Amino acid sequence: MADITITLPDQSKREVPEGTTIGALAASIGRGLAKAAVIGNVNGTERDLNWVLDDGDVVEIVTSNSERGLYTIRHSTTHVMAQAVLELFPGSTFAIGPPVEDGFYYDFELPVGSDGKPGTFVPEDLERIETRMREIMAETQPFVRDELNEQEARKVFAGHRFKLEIIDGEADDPTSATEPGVVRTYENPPSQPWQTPCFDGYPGFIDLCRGPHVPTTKDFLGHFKLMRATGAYWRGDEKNPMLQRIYGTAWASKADLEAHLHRLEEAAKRDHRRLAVDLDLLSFPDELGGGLAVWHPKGALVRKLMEDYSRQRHHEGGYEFVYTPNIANGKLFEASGHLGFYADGMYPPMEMDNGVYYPKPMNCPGHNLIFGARQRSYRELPLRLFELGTVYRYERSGTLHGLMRIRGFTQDDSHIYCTPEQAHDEIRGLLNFVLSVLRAFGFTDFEANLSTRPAKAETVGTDEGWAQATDNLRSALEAEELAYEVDEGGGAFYGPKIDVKVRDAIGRSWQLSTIQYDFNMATRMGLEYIGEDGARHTPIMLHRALFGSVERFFGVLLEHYAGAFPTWLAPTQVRVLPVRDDHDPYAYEVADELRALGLRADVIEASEKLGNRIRKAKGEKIPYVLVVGDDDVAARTVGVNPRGGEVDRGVPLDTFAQRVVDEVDDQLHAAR
RNA sequence: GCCUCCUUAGCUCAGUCGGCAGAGCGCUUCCAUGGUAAGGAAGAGGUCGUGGGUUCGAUUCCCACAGGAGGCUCCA
Repeated sequence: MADITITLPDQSKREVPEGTTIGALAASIGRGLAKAAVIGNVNGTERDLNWVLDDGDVVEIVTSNSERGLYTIRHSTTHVMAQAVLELFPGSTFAIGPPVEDGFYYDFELPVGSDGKPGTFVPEDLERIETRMREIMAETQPFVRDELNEQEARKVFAGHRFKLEIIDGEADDPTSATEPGVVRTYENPPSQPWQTPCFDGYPGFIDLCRGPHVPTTKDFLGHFKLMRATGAYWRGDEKNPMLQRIYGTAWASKADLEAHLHRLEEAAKRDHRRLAVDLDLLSFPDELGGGLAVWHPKGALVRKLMEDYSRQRHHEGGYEFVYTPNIANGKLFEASGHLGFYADGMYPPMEMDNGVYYPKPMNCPGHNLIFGARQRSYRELPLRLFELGTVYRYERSGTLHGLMRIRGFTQDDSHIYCTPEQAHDEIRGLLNFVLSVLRAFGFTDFEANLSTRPAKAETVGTDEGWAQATDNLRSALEAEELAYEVDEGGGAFYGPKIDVKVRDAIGRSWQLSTIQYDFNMATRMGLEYIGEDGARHTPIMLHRALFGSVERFFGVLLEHYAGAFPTWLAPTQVRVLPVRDDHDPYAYEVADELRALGLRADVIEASEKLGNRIRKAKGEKIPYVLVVGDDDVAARTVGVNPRGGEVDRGVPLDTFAQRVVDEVDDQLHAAR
């Protein structure tokens, strides 16, 4: 048999017999590689291991510890789940089931029950499904690739209306092929035919799929867990039927699965809603209504520190401070376009006097009134108006989430009016400013979304206007070398935008800052300035929120630091503990001296044992616990027990105080 | 809003197969004055989310509603 030549990723060539599969190629390279091989990448296309190679192919072996290998494991696992569900719930059908971050899901529709509605999963169902999945895996069913023509495929999937929509091209499925005329499928032949087969001509499970997959249900699968069943609309549209989605997680090894479950536990521990209660920062009383928070003294103190810092930076950054009221006449929101494009997000109107008033959902209309209050010259531009403006937005009850998604919140909101020529540099400066302030709060890892024209803005502005604004944002991102992804159609109704996301201490991504380009609202509201040429011009308007919302930013900070705020933000920075009650006077003296330096210090008297008072202070995540006893009274020293550090006794009080003052100063200036 | 699950003391949670409501932490008082992560004792604290229904009797079973969690969608 003639040999063929294969090129490997390191450009080395390899001679193998004609008819060699990817799996055999891997085996010829090494036993370890053969064992780890999940799929192969042939000339840029991912293929099953039993794919037969051709002369001249460029082949990469994809292993289970690679991102694509893991993707394939999750993809194959979701097929096994679909098989288990279709078999265990006769009459059910399925929609799409792609791998997602950390796992996979599949959407199902269960048969109509006695109440006339499609059935739903209960938690015990997940256990049954999981058990059946493990049986299917033990059966070592091969994943059999095939291609059908459309007529055949329609017959096979006749009982599965969602699959027919995908075949017809009406619905997208990220894991199936979309070539017209050819329908790719993967079959898992069962060891025994199903009692109620639901695919014409097949004894068991088959799905629309472009693959590739692991060789059999036994290979690489098994390190998975079904997490939860939820509702999800078909094609994401609430006008469509609600399907039952099962989420699962799957990994290449048991250790990886356990590590993932452990990460979830760690994330739950730093949930801001839990920490907010534990640390007595804020609460969401039922009496107040959904999505509304009250700030307790400690939370309010941290918030005030954040806001003070923000004000200081904005002052230095050339912003002018303004205030606008919380409600406004509906005519204002008609002029701004909010009632036309954003009414769903607004609280209902209050009727009074000669008209209707709305709680403001955004600060821009108010700021525009300030710009328009008198004639403006180009010499004033860019004009940067800043307000910590509280807005109210009607969010549907199911979407509320602690501080992250809330109905009343405060934006550190700025509107910048500039000439078209200034826009590019101004956006760049804004991005730079935003990142600098975010760094001061301890974030170092940033990425961005560039969101383009949404469908709802079809009638707003011109194609050229949107394109130019989007290019302007794009070039600012590139100039600042900020990695970004394009979110097609994700823009606001008045223009495209950049959203800045940060990664927190455990790698989660949060959307915070937003910079929005608006070439529309100024026109709508008749804003003008007199240019150098003496003529009237419409300014470009930029919307910018840095924290995004003070509440969400606070929540993200709380989770980022797991409640252990850096010293400059900690509600209590130093706690002084007298060893015995005759040390109380000295303890108060220490606290007073620290307070005189602007530090936040308190004293807990010796009414409990020292060890317990230390334990409580640690639970409050206070940066410094000072213990003072006989030696300290005599020598004017303190015993320093820092958060996450070693105890240091006999430190002169002045030395300690200066150390903390310097630390706070460093934290505030390190990022500039 | 829709789907699934949940709701017992301030917090974390037991429990009652329908028969007087439990623990730990926290809180109050007393004792104890202890050099680096829980000293002791006593006490207060709950219409078992709300409203209906079934029942001799409902915190427990059924229904509705409210609130919460996780999703869908949306978003700062």
